[in-house]
Amino acid sequence: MPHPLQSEVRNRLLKVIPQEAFESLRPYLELIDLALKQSLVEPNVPNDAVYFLESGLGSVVAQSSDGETVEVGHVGREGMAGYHVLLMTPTSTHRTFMQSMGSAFKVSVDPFMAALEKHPQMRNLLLRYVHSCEVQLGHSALANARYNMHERLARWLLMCHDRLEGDDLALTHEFLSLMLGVRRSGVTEQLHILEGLHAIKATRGNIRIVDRAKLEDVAGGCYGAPEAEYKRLIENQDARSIGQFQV
Amino acid sequence: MPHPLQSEVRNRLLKVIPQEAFESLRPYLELIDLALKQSLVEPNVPNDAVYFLESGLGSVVAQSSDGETVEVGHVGREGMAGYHVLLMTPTSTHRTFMQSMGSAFKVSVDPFMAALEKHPQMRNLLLRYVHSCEVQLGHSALANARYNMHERLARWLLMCHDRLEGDDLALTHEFLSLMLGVRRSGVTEQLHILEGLHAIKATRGNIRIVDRAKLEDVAGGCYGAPEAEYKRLIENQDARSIGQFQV
DNA sequence: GCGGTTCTGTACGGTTTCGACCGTTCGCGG
DNA sequence: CCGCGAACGGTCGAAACCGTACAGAACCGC
Repeated sequence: MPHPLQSEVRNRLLKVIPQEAFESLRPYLELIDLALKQSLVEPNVPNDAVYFLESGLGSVVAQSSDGETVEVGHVGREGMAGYHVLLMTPTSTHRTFMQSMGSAFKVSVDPFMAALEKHPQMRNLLLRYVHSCEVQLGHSALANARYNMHERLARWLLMCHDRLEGDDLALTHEFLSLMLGVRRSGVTEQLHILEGLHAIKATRGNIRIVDRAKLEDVAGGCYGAPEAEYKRLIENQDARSIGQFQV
Repeated sequence: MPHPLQSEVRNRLLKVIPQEAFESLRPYLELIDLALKQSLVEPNVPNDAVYFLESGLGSVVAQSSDGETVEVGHVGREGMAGYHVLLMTPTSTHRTFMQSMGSAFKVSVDPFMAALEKHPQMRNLLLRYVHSCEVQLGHSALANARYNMHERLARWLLMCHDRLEGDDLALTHEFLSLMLGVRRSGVTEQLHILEGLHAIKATRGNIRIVDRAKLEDVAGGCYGAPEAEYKRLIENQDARSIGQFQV
């Protein structure tokens, strides 16, 4: 699928951009596989392409000068990786890598920037996506400051579940602990509790979401705000109003 | 100063935008006083203006549906409040209010958006500012996840100090605890420790920064990355390269 | 089916931070 | 100069979480 039709793509951003914008991007859309742990954006390295995910899941990670890291954002097929080029910088301090393998339409930066220039409606829509990512970042900060591990864990599982097909998440406790910035065996304990509630079913290297409603219950106010903002700004758009400045 | 000259403004963003962009904004710049606790952006309420701070300090706060809050960003005269309109949404979920009184050039949204349209270089520069705010948000999340209270407190004091003139910060322990999302008496204890190091001098309702280097020492890797990104993207700009997409 | 590797379960002691208090001190308005 | 509300200093037990360690279980390649 080197030159996909807009109706064939699954990425939600590509799906909602105006048709003529999609057409001008189309010759540059290159469908590629993304391996587990593959890096899409390296910190402080100019990236030569942006990625509209079709499947799989990416993590955005912040890193401090003394080596501490934590995940601050998720990217699935609702979004794109490398959006900092929309903010006119070829580099970011955040790393983006594949947490769960998948595929994406890769677009080189040059034609991408040219298409933005040519299609303000697309540009504006993508900027709105950037805003929803801002909200996500803010709520990651809030979650880390004010919620306990089990609430953050539930939030994290929900965010994965939102972005992947099926109810199985291929994750190890170790990986989860890195993402949440907590101790590995703490994750093990909390997963047992969630399993006790019959919200999830954990096996080696896998977590199955059994009862999403229960997870949302556990997460409480920790989950939801960025998702609502995404819906408001991206999904609740009819053809006329795409990329307009409006409520 | 209803129609200031560019050389007279102190806001760093207004200072570095191209002259012709400034001129087109100039008739709409209204210098206003900002009272303590005055709100500049209410969550989920369209704001009718953006604010280029000339003095004072604003806080950006994230709030969850069950009422938990924490500060996720700072705005001083290096920045602007209400930048989400650049991302094509008239509302944000974050609140912005004055933590320390001051003044700002207020610009109504309509002429502001028109000026953006007309002056892509200004738009691009401001988008780069948005990126530096993203980094700030990410590092707030990182700080809350991976650093202890004393490191976060030092970071917070440094960020205030960066944005205000003089070495005195008019803050109560109670306010600090709200911003950091910790217990009030915990702040008291940590301030005593910082005072023991002769890094600060605390009096009722006031904290004086005595030894900035010591504070940076305490903050460690918790502080610095967003500030470096701001310098890279906003300050290290010569007249030719303003708003260009480059390293 | 064997050996190595990765992942998970569990334990222990220690640190950080919390929540809820209460008493003291400060400084302003009357 | 007195009274009162706001701000500060400090305490107690409890909860959350950490670092470290180790053993068993599941999986992988050969």
